[in-house]
Amino acid sequence: MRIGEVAERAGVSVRSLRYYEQQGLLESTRTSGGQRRYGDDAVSWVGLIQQLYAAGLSSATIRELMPCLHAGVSTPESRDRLRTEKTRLDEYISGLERTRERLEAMIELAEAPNPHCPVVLGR
Amino acid sequence: MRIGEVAERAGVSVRSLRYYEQQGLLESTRTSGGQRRYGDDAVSWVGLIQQLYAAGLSSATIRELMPCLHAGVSTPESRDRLRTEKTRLDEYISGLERTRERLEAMIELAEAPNPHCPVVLGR
DNA sequence: CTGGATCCTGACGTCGGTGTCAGGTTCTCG
DNA sequence: CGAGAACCTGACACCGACGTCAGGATCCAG
Repeated sequence: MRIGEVAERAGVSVRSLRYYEQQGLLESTRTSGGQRRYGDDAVSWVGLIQQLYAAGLSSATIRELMPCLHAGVSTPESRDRLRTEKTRLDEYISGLERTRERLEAMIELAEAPNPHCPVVLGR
Repeated sequence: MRIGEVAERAGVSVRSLRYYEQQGLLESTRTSGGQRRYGDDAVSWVGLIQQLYAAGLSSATIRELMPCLHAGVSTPESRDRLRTEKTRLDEYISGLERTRERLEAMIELAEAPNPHCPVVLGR
């Protein structure tokens, strides 16, 4: 598959795919002329990368995990990394859920006829 | 309260407080010499701002909501904004929860003795 | 074999929240 | 009143994922 097709199917830009490769997150073979060719699983890999980005992992962290993800090679370090990131994500989600509750409270107050809105006290 | 004290209590930098004011998110009075003075509720406001930042709202969005949050003045627009942001946050949290499940699956695979780890297929 | 579509590298730009530095003013305590 | 701590504005730097442009090479259908 050529890079443009991967980009379209995965819903990302060509630029991003080159960036992922530069960061060591995505592999490709090259034609004799130097153009990238991808296997069918590339689209799924890109999806995973995007998902991990969205969860706040950095390129460097994802790269450290790639051997584990890619070949099932897990070291004590990679397992630690995984657990650390999961813990971080857990806490992050918890915080967001508190924010969501707060947003809900704000909506209720905003929709109530009562004009008093001491949002800031509800810390 | 002086700016340094607010910063310390709220756990943010002085720079950030000045930035929030520049963005119209945080009010202060000024001494005759031009230094900022804050009320006791400033710390709570900063907490709210940080929380909304963490939930992915931009300065501009938070600013639009300030009249509602601050004085309980809610317009149809601000209610729309609130609902839009809550919906966005809901979807974002849902995505993160899927990522969390995936991370959990990855951890299980990494800790299993079975070296086969087709993470990417579990899309 | 050719021309238009696609791809290549390298480089600089962007955005948003914040760090940091310079050079100067204000506050507060003894 | 003096000195040191705290504050002021303005400006530039940074990070990370990606946009965008230039100038050129490659690919493939006809």
